[in-house]
Amino acid sequence: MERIILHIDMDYFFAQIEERENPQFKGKSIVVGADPKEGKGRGVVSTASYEARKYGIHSAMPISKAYQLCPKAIFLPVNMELYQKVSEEIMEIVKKYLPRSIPSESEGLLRGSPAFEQVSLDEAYLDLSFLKSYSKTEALATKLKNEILEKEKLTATIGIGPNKLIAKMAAEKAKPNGLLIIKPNQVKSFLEPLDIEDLPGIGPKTGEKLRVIGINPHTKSFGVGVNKIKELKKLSKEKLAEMFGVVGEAIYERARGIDEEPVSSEEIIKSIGKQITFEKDTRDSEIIFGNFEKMIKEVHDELKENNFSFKTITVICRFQGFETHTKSKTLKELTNNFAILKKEAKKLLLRFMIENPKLIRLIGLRVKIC
DNA sequence: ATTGAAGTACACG
DNA sequence: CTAACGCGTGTACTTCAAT
Repeated sequence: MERIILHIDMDYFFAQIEERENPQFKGKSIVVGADPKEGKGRGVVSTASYEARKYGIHSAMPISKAYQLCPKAIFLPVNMELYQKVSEEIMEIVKKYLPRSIPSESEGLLRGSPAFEQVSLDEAYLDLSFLKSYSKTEALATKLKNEILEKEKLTATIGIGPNKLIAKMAAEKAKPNGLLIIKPNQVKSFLEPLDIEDLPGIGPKTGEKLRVIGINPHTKSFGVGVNKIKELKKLSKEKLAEMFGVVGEAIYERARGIDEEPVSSEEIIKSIGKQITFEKDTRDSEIIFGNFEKMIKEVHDELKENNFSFKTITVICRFQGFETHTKSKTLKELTNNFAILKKEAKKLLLRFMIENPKLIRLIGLRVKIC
């Protein structure tokens, strides 16, 4: 029983919204993210318009580097409330493309039944297996793109394939303002020429480790290394499992386009937390504990809103030089008590301050929900 | 032998 | 001074102690 899965991904989402709200920015280099502060900013880029990308600027890049690459770009702060509202409107449009009655999640576990899954503010999957044909799916995708453009004045890219993995990778290849359909018999030729890091789950570290396979440490001669998915497929499941554990086994399957993950809106929150990076590395207890108390309050408020209890408290501390550590404490039993959270969290942070004299860059607090 | 706690590493949007 | 690197969340691994 073959499925047909659609992945929709809004193009350069935050920056595109800013363009829409400020038409005079259209065609200019826009960088949405932290304040660059004349090159001294410590945040990162959230989204860059395609004009800005021509300078090498991209998401997650340190804002200081983005500023170096193009100081004349338009740097805008993140207006999350606005993006959230636009996201809600778009997701409402996307959901309309499912049949009127979606099987309720508990009974809708049937593989291939109509389903919607939002994965971030600007990405979602639809299980459209009920359409039974790729040509009908293509027509639906075109309509969906048009409706979003008409109603929201924003472009999106859609990928379609036999599973979530292929749908997502197709969208990635087709952006911006694209539509790419990969039918089951095209999966192999679609995947093989792609870089290993195009495969979701292979990040910089895993990619690097695969790349240096084949380097003989004795002769120092460089072997071929694994750069393309075609080459990755030559590694046995056992070899990948030895190198990367269970992740390696998943990589083996994915390199072959195999992915059985259901489209499902089931999403259970398992932890909530806050973290803050200081403007300058510091040992000032006023600054450190002032911010920490505020974070404790915020975390507790979020717990209360959702009626959550916690059992494990983790405090994160990043020191000058980016050296990051965590300390955690698991309580005897579940609680939602503010005083306990405050006392235990502060104890953990205090231990950091005692054990390590370095200047502090970041502090964080996270609680595991039960 | 298994489970739980603590800590680290890596990935993703 | 070839480093610059947020935030929120999830999964997996390793080590050690307790059951």
